[in-house]
Amino acid sequence: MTLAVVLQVRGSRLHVLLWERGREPQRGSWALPGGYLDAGETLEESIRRHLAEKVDVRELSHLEQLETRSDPGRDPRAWQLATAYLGLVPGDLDPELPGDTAWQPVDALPRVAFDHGSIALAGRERLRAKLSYTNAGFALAPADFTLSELRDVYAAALGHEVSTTNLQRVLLRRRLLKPTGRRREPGRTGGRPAALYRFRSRKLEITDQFAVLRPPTPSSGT
Amino acid sequence: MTLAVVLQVRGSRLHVLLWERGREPQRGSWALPGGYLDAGETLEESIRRHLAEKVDVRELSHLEQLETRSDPGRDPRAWQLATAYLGLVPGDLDPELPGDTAWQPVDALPRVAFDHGSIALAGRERLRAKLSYTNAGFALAPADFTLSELRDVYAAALGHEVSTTNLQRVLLRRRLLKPTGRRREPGRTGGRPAALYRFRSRKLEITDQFAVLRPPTPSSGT
DNA sequence: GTAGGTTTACGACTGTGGAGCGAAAACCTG
DNA sequence: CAGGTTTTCGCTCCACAGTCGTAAACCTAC
Repeated sequence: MTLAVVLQVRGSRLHVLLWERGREPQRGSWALPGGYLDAGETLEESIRRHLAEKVDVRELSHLEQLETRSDPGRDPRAWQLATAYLGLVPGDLDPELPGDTAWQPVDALPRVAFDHGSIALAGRERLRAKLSYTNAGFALAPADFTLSELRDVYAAALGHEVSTTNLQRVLLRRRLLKPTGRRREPGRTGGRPAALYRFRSRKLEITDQFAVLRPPTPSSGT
Repeated sequence: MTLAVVLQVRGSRLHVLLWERGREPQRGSWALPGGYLDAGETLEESIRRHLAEKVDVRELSHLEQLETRSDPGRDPRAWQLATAYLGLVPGDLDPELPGDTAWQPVDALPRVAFDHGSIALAGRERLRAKLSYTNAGFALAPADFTLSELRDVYAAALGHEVSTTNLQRVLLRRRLLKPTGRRREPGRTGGRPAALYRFRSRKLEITDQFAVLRPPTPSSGT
């Protein structure tokens, strides 16, 4: 079967798409969306098909394979394999969800069914790693954004504070970011209007730089 | 089913373990070791069991999951999934191999069956990436080695020249390497006897540094 | 209109770590 | 003992990330 860890930054926290089980086993626990594979179907086709029941798949900005779990005890009903995918949704979208489905904060998950909790955390780790050496940020951010907004997206996904200055310099030097020339219309907050940027590419690309956006002061070696 | 990309550095080139198919389809083409999954079996147990038919599994210094392929056309006989693993063998071992099995250089593969060629290349890419930010080198190098020997291992795996000085400085600063205090006994080549080193740990560990051993001069920015 | 507050933008400084080079050390052979 | 070979180690250079402080551009309140 296939499962998906669909992540989105909502209100400065990273959330994962879960649905509440209405039947045994694990009734009342929350599970990752997914389901069984049809004959002749690609794994990616399968997870897209199952995801379509929970959320508009067209709003997925990125989808990649995570890993395949095979522990015999992972589902009490029967031994079955599950291939997990990582999906990302831009922060400015708010898809319609079925009644049993909701966004849950990844750092404070409710009771989760089977091994889906550890799969969700594995998805978060993959995202954090890719933010360091790819342009993965495009998949979490809106099309146009200010640097402050982008900093908040990165901070939510990475789980620590991020310096706006550093983020700008790093992403500009890697030529991942491009100024749009326009600015956020003033009058909202009362400060200087922020310039709007966008990602140069909205497909995942690997940078030849590996430097990571580190947490601010606390760590500095040894 | 499960497949394995087993890599070893032999004579300054990176090789992959393949066996020659004696039956149709694809008779005479070379294939990755692997086979079907037994009920209740873990994917890792499965690939270890199948690998045991080709090579002494105890000589594997590392094994990790790569990815699961599901293209309907990947095997002409039937639609089937294959989960690929990456295995590594230290360079000082020379396992007994069955008659149909051989080490083939990854950069000059013979005719390869199904999609096994692209899987083998995916394994090499994974290895190259992990050499940059983990201690994965331990899995390719002998237990004790000189810096020159280690440099040759890295050069073979990465596919480009590696500076001994840089390699030493990088690995020592990351505290991955540890001098044994002993040296290679003189009299073999006629130069200064080299100090012997070993990896501090022989389990895969992720470094918080991401800096890569880059190819020498050709690239330097922009 | 001016003062004070808020947010963004940008330049300067610092520190760390990787690349490259060359000299010295430690062995060999003739 | 001279010359060749390989290893080792110190040195400088530079790219890049982290930090800070100040200026710019907006707001509101008086």
